[in-house]
Amino acid sequence: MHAKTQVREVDSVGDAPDIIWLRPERPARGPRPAYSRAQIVEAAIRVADHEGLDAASMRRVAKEIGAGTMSLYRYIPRREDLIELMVDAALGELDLPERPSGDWRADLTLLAHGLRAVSLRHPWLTRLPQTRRVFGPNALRMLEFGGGTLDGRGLSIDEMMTLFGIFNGYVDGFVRAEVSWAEEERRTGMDRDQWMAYTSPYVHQILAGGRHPVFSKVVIEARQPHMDPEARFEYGLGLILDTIAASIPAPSGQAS
Amino acid sequence: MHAKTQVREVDSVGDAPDIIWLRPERPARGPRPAYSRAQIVEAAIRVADHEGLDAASMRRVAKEIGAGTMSLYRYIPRREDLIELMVDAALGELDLPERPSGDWRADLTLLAHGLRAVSLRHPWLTRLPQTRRVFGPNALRMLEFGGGTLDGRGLSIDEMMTLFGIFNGYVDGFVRAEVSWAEEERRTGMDRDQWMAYTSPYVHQILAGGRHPVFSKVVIEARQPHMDPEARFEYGLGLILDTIAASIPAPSGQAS
DNA sequence: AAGCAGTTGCGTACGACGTACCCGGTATCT
DNA sequence: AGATACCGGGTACGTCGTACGCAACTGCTT
Repeated sequence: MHAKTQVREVDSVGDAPDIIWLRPERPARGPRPAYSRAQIVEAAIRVADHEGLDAASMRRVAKEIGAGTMSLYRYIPRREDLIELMVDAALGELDLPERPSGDWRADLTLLAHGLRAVSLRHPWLTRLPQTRRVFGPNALRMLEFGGGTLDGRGLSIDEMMTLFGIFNGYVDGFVRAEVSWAEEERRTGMDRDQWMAYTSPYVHQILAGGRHPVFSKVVIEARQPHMDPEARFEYGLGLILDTIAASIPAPSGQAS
Repeated sequence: MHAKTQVREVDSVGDAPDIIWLRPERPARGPRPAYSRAQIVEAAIRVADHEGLDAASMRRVAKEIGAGTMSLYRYIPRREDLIELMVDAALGELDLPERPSGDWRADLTLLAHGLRAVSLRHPWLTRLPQTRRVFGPNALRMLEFGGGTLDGRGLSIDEMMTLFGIFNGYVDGFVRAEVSWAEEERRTGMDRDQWMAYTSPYVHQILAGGRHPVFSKVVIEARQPHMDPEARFEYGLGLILDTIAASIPAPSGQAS
């Protein structure tokens, strides 16, 4: 991120990758570790849930479990890896059946609601700068379940991944918007009403200009009671699933 | 983000908000400023484009324009605001007509390609943790254009914003995936092939387990030549636009 | 013309951050 | 018993955002 952040060099193709999922948790020899990865990750998630991802610093997490700062590095070599573990642990909360049921629409609806629930519990999830990520076991499980719903229906892998990407993008985008109010309130100490009051001089200047009809509509509408988030989520999700339905070749005769 | 990051208190409803878009650029009295916001933002964008958003620190940007670090704070009170200005400046590169043409499908296609082009030029855009954001002039312009394509077609504002959100989510999600390879290469010094080699022990372990058919398909397929990004983008965009089309009530008689 | 209030550029300093390096202690293997 | 490999963690470095204060300068008021 910042600070030193020097990057490991890749010397040759053959050297052992330092991937957290390949690093054994317990050593073959030597003294027994005093802490566990699970314990560390749990503490980090607890802090991040309550005080934001930035608060879950290496120092803070170490303190949380009663360890010295640098001891943490015996378990998790980089903060990046801590975050990776946190993400996968959060995805582990998804309550999914072993395999898709065959009713892809029901399965994706289940997955969507599961993802939304997890993200609401762990708002920092939607705020991660997503990178080239190594899939952990629970991310894999989700991919298999989600991708599996569309597998074997005559779609190419490109099409499947595009559709799954659209699905994920919708869920993520929706939840991100939903979560951002609570997150920003925690971050800035301003709740929604205070924020409205704070920005109102600017907003009114825009409204007074009269050249932003869409913005005006949004603002005016935002002051009125909305469809509740559940219903809005469901509405958009229905559209996305319809899109997917239209892309799946019909099994027997007629095409869509 | 981190460090001190103490948050301004909101004392009362009435105190003047410190919103960058309301802060006048030039003072009424006193010596004339030596630099300009535009110059600062341009330097910040240049650095972020080449070395990533983190490299565009206050110190670095100040050095870039030949100013002392703290001088920057006379122009831009917080780094958060610098980023806000950068985003809006980038959106300013969107080449959009004054108002939608009436052909919403053509207009949204234009907007989608514009957004993709801008994001490819400024990869840090897709990597921003999005927050409760104050819309700058160019963000407003985009909102008006994009929202305007769907306005007056019998949709509620909730529906319009859901559809526009789906549209934005798709474009953003696609470009994010597209850009992440280049960004990660800059960040880690590993190109795509090196990354593949680096992770291959882990990937092979998963493949060998034989319990991840979807992942296996993706990996195997990823080694073969793909549809080019343009075509994939266009394919998904078509689906999204179809979704929107299906949601727009028919103007005369029959419904969708 | 003189004074003063407001604004400039900017140096210093503080408290956070990630983490490299090093050390003394401990558990296991030979 | 000695060697080996790993443990916990203290110290230190370079980075960050930014609060504070100060001298110089500008433009308005008298």
